[in-house]
Amino acid sequence: MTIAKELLGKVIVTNFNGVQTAGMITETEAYEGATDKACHAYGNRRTKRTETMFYNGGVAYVFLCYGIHHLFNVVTNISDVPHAVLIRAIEPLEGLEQMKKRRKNKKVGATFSNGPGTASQALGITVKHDKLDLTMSQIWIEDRGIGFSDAEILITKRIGIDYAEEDAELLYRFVKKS
DNA sequence: CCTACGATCTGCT
DNA sequence: GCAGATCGTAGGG
Repeated sequence: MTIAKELLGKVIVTNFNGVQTAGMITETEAYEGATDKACHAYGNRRTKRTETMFYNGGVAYVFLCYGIHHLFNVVTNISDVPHAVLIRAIEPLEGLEQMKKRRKNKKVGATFSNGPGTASQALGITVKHDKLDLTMSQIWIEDRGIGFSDAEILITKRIGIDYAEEDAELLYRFVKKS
């Protein structure tokens, strides 16, 4: 939970086949595993897909949503505790040209990488990168000394999880004010 | 085995 | 503003 907040301002970097792209994290959501109805691993539901969340922290959890979008998460807790932080939005920093190609030449603007699907698409992350160790070669997170005070962070309910009943009200979403 | 549906985005009406 | 896209997974038969 606090990790989701701390991730704001961190820089996520991907390097596939020598092509490097990077973006600053501007929006995250926390998913508290077994006790969180919005989480895939609610009630310690452990399946092929959610298996990744039970890994030790520091791996990528990527899954397909609506058959189209690849959503990128960071596993944050110890082994067998399925907590994760969803990266909902980034601000492009490096590899703009490459990101534009991936986003089919969409011009950089408000909707360029401001959603879970578009952010991972811009960074070139797909389900192939599920279970990838974030300390290894292709994807990692850098601390470039950027951090935000509470005054610069907006805390709200999470998005798109209305089915989670009372847990849909939890204030687990952290957004950098623009 | 088979069916329903989702942590969403885009394009068109 | 809204419906369609599109497919892996979960859960029931």
